[in-house]
Amino acid sequence: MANVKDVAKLAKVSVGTVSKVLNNDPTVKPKNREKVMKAIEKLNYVPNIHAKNLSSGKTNMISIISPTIGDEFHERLVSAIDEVLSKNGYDSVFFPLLSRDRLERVSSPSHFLYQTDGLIVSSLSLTKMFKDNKFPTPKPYILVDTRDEMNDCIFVDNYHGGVLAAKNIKIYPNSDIYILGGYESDEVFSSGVFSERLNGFIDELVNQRGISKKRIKVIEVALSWKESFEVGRNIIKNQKKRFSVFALSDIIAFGFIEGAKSEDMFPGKDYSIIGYDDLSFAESIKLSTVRQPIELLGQTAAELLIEKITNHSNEKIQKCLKPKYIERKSN
Amino acid sequence: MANVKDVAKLAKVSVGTVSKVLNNDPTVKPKNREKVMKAIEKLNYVPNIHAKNLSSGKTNMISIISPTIGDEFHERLVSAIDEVLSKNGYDSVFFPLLSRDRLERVSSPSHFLYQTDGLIVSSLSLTKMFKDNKFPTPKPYILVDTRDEMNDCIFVDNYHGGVLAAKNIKIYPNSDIYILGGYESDEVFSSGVFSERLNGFIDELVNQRGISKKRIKVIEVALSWKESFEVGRNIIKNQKKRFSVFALSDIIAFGFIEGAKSEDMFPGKDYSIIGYDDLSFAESIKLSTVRQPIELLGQTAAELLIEKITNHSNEKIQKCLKPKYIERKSN
DNA sequence: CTGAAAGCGCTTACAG
DNA sequence: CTGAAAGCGCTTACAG
Repeated sequence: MANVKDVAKLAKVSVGTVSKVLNNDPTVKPKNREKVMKAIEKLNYVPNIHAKNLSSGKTNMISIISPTIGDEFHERLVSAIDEVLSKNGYDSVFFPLLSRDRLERVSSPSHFLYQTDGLIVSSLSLTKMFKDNKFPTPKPYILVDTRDEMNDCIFVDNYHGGVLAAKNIKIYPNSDIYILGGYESDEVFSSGVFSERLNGFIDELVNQRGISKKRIKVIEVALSWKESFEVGRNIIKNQKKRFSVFALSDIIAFGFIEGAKSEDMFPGKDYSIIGYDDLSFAESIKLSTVRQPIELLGQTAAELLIEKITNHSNEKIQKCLKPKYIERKSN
Repeated sequence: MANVKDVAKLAKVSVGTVSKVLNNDPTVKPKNREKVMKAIEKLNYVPNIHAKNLSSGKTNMISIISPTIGDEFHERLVSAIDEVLSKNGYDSVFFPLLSRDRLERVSSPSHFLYQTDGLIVSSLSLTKMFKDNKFPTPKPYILVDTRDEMNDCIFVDNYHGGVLAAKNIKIYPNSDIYILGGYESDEVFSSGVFSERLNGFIDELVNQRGISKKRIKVIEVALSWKESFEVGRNIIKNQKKRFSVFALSDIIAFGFIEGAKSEDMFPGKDYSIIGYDDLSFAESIKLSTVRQPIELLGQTAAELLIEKITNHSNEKIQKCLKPKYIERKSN
C-alpha cells in the first residue's frame, strides 16, 4: 500500500503538499495539484483513515446508538439524522445494541464509538451505566427520544401523548379500558417513554374524565407484533361487551387488531383502539393514533449536536416536541 | 486527556509495559500490572483507538453494509452475524445505505468502512460500482444474500425458492396467477434475488406444470407493506373468480392480504397466496411461505469471513443454502 | 505557495 | 520480564 511519502516522491513535491491536495487546500498551485493527482492515480493511493483521525484529532463521523434496528421508528429517525449530518459534512456510523452482550462491549469507554466527533443516542437511558450519569467521553453528545435531566436531550412529550389518547378515546359504560405495552424487559434498554405515556393516559382518565382506576387494566406486552397478536386473541375471549384499548405503540395496536380479528372482533365496532407513533401502515388499517414527529426529532437532534460541536457551546439542552392525535376509524 | 506516557510516568514503568498491560500481555509482572492499573484509574485514562488502529495495523472491527435497516430480515441477519463475530473477538460496525446520497459517500475508497479488518455486504450488488467489480480494499470481504460470481458470496438458492413456490401453489382452472414484487428501483440497491425467485417460479410453472405464460402476470411492487396493501385492494376489484398469488416477500404478502381483506376477500378461500422469508408474523397470519435460513446465512457469512482473515486463505467461496416450503392456510 | 520537521498516541521487535 | 527507540501514516504550524 502506497502512502503519502510514496505519492510525494513520485509527484516530486513534499508530503505537506500532498496532504494539502488531499484536503482540498486552495493554496496549492494547479500544476502541483495535478502532479499529485496523477501520482495518486498511478499508485492507486488511498489515504489511511486511522492516521488521519489520529493526527487531525477529528473523524468527521458521528456515532448513532439505538437499541434495535428492524423497526420503522428507528429507520426513519436515523435517516433523518443522517441527512442533516451529511449536509454538514459529517458521516454517520451506527451502533445498534442488538443484545445484552453487545451492550456490554459497547459500554467500554475505549470503544470506537466514543471517539468520533460526537454521539446521538436514541431511545435509551444508558447514562445510568456510567459514572456521574455521563457518557465516558469528552465529545459532545445528545440523547433523543428520552428525557434525561442530567444530559442534553430532545424528546416528544410522551406524557402529553398519553393525555391526548385519554382525551379522545371512546369509553363505553362500565366497560374495561386496557393499556397495552409498557413492558421494558431491561432497564438500560428502556427509555422510559412507555411509562410516561401510560401515566399521562391514566392521570387524564382518572382526574379529568372521572374514570375509576379499577376499570383500567395494564397488560404488559413487549414491543412485538406477534406477542400483541396473542394478546388480542386472549383478551377477546373474556370480553362480552365493548371495551377500549390504548396501545403504547402502533406495532402493538396492529398485532392486537389482527389477533382480535382472528376471533371475529373488529376495531371501531366491537372495541375502540388508539395506537401511538402513526407508522406507515396506520393509515391503511384506519388506526387512530398519536403521531410523533419522528423526522423532526431526528433533524433537530442532528442540528443541535452540530451546533454543540461547532460552537463548543455548553448550555443545557432540554427540548420537547409535541405529539398530535390523529382520528381514524378504529376509535 | 492522559496518554500512555502520562500513565507510564505515574506508574514508574515504560510505555511499552503500559501497552502490554492494556493488551493483557501475560508477561507483565503482577506488581507492575497493578501499578499501571492504578495509574490508569487515577488519570481516568482511555486509550486512543485511532492511534491503536494505526500502529497495530488492525481494528478488530468488521464493517457490515446493508441496503436498509427497519426490516426484520436484516435485523435478524445482522444480529446473527454480530453474535459470531463477537465470539471471535471482533466488533461490528454498521453502514446501512439509507439513501442514494449516503451510498455515494460510502463508495469512496477512503471511507472508514473499507479500513476495518473485513467487510460483510448484505443484499447488494455494489461491486458493479468499482473497478474490476471488486471493493476498493485489500481487506477480505464476503457478500451475503446475493450471488456474485466475481466475489466470495453466500446466498440462499432463490431460483429454487421460486420453484418450490411453483410446485406447491394451488392453481384454479383458467385462473390468473400473480407474481408480486420484483421491483428494484435502483440497480445498485438491488441484489437480484427477486428476479431469481421470479424466474424459478415461472420456469417451473410453465415447464413442469404446463401453465400457459399468458396466465402469469407480474405486478411490480416495492418492498413495502403499504404499497402492497393498495395492490391488494386494486387487484381484487377486477377479480371474479379464485386466483393465485406468489408474493416475493412476506411483507408484500401481508400487505396484499390486508388490502384484499378490506374488500372482503380472504386468503385460502377467495385466493391462494404464498409468501417468501417466513418472517415472525407469518405463522400468526397463517401465511404459507418459503422459509429462508436467515440466521444460518448470517452465521455462516461471519464464520467464512473470519476464516479468510485468520488463514489468509484465498480460495473462492460460492456457498449456497437451501430454502424450504412451509405450508399454512393461505395456500 | 512549498518544504522540513515535529507531533498525534499507540505497538512492536529487540537488546539486555 | 522491562525499557528505549523506531515506526505506523497522516496533519500542522512555521520558516522561507
